[in-house]
Amino acid sequence: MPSSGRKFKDAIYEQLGRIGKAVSSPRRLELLDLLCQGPRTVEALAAEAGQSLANTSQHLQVLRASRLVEAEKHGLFVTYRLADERVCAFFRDLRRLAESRLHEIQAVTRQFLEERGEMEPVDRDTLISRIRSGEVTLLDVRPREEFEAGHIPGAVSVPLAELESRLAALPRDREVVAYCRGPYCVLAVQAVEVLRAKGFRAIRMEEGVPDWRARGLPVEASTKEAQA
Amino acid sequence: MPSSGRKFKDAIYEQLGRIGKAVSSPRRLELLDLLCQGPRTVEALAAEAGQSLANTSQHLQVLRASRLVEAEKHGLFVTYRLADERVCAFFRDLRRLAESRLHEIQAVTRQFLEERGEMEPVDRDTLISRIRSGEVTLLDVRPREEFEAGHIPGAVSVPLAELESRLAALPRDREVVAYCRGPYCVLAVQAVEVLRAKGFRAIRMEEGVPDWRARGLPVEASTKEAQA
DNA sequence: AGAGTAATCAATTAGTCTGTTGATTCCTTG
DNA sequence: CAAGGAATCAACAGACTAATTGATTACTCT
Repeated sequence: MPSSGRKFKDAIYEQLGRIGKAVSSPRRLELLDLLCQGPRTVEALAAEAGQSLANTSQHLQVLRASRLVEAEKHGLFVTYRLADERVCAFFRDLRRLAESRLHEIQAVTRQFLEERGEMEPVDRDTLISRIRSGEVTLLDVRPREEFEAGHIPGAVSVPLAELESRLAALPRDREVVAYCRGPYCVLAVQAVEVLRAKGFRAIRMEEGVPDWRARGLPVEASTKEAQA
Repeated sequence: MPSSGRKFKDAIYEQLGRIGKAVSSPRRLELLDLLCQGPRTVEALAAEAGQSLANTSQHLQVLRASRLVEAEKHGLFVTYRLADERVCAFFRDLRRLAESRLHEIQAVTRQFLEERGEMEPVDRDTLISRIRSGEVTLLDVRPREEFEAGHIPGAVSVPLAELESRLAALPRDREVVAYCRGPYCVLAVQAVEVLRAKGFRAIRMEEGVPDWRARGLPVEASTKEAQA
């Protein structure tokens, strides 16, 4: 009787460990973070993460074996997506736990932002209400695909690569707020650098779409297919 | 500029990976689960988990390196505890994600319970309100230490080992509800088996103290020292 | 001081994980 | 049906991990 309990427990903790293993590799965490933005092909994920195709494919298979993501083949391409929105929620739980327990994260982030003069103290709630009231120009600087999979209502899609060429279309009399994937995505930081250099009043919002959604705020999608 | 972003991201995901690594081992998950019940010495944890002292000590050090737990030396004994109640919350998040994504967990659990005729459908909310109104006898069958670190108000501490010898003190005209550490702890299941064999009307509550607390319900501690 | 005990350390073994490379499969398109 | 590209597979080297064993440290108590 005590040993049959042991067998049961071993089986249970082994299962819990499957989830833990999935999120024990930095590469896989990066892939999961990307997938929180919406479905992507293996190729696109590999490019974003700066990894080889084969390696990315293997990591994605590990994630699939732990049932955190699902794959679907469309013609030549395989599209991976989160199996469930709870996976994204879990990723955020993990991220927040790491933020609260590992001061290294704050240290690394602070240093990164200081290096590019981005030490804004910005009150988040105020910023969010200004965005919702439409009194600022809101830029979504992620790749268009991700914008289409889900974005903040009122945002304009200006992928970072296109930013310089589209500056003329932006009103100069309003503050510009740029956002991207979330607090550890560098796109918005880079966008703000460009904008300020060109004379715009620009700030970055840390929150990405998953954070926005987690606050219970509305999210818009452009295509029928999108939204896991 | 793209590569400096890469360095930053690598550093961040490596940190997130520290949390993931900590929860990637079944043994460590079991230790974390135990620590959610309250602080324990290395020896006690090793005994509960059925592992060698040295191995347990090493796993605890891994958990400490990831800042999920803290250790404090008192005389000959080292007491480990969760570094933060958020760690327990995170463990529950992980457990719930595993439950929702890995049907193996339900399969294993169902089989285990069926083997001991424990296929009660019990409506949880009703059960909880009956417990709160005091119309059932509530037994906490965990080791006394854990009861003292925090228990459900109104519960009586009857560690499983003492159950047989204390049956006489239990009222026979009321239903008995037994609880232990949580849904994957076997103590309450075993207690119910004993109670039923002796003619009591007994059922098991899946929720443990952490689940109870997570519902926002009150928890009582017996000693000053307890409660991480 | 010396015995005794909780915990850790050190060293070892077997096993697992990561990332690379090159071959292979599967599908589309001309 | 052949060419070409997306993704996976297979095999490998190097690094890391888990559990065991025996030695060592750190503390208490007599």
